[in-house]
Amino acid sequence: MDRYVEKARKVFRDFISQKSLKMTSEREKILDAVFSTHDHFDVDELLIRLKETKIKVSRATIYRTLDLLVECQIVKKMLFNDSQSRYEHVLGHEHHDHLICTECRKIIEFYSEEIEGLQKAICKKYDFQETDHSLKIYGKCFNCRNE
Amino acid sequence: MDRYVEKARKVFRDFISQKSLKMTSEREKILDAVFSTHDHFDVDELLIRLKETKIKVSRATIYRTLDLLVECQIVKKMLFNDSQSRYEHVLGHEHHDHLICTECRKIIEFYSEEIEGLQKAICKKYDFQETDHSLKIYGKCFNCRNE
DNA sequence: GTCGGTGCAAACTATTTGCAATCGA
DNA sequence: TCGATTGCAAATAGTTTGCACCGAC
Repeated sequence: MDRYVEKARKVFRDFISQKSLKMTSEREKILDAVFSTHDHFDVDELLIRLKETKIKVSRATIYRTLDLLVECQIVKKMLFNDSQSRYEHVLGHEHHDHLICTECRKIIEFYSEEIEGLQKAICKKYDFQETDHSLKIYGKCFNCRNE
Repeated sequence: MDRYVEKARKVFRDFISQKSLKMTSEREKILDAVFSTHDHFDVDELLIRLKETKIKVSRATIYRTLDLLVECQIVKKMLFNDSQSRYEHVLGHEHHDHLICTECRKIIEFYSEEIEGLQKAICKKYDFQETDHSLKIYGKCFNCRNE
């Protein structure tokens, strides 16, 4: 797993230098925090995670850095049915879709080769050039339906 | 197609009276406007549509009424990858998924029995009780990829 | 007449932006 | 050095809410 942080750091550094931007300690700390768990997170959660390690980064910098991480495809931004954006890191975390429990907010990841294939067929049919997709199934998870 | 507005009106009236709410002219006008096209719309577009017919309804009332229409399942609320909510009416408009062109913002609807079936299988596998799902494919539509 | 509904303006939430001070290449 | 970055606070965008007045049942 740790190798993914390493890989992400490299991708990010290359991206930064290629764009003549600068690698700052804030950006490094945010990248580390993003990789510190495998979970989906929102900006508040990331801030809390950083505060726990006594690292101070402003909210604005987090937004700005996440945009960069999304741009170089280390992080994926996603919207569920609530108002704020959620993110997840991509490296070591291949494409997958989500089951979202509307009771406990738990998110279960799944992947289906067959669904992916059918989606490709749909795109072909409509002469549509896919760049990304998201499949979300909302409902009650195992625990919540048995309560 | 007009029969759907009729059906929607009935569903809405029943819902309203069952909950001891009141049917107001604002609510009727909003319902009509929602059914006046088959398209996806956001709150601003609905306001413009209403203004064109010289009907004045406040933005707040639109939000409040749309919530009711969503609650009685005449309208579906959906989020694409931008910040505001979009809506579509459901009656006469069976379940479908979306191809979204990120260039021209066009939305193409599609439906795949096979994908639906596979989704059901996924839910079974995870013992997940689905209430709703959304599949969105982002990319370039036919017109935009040929420019 | 009694609630519920409406419009308005203010409040709220998530996010973005302008700016002066600061920092990295 | 010099332009990029940061934090702060103010600005925005979309949506929600409190309240006085209005209207449906």
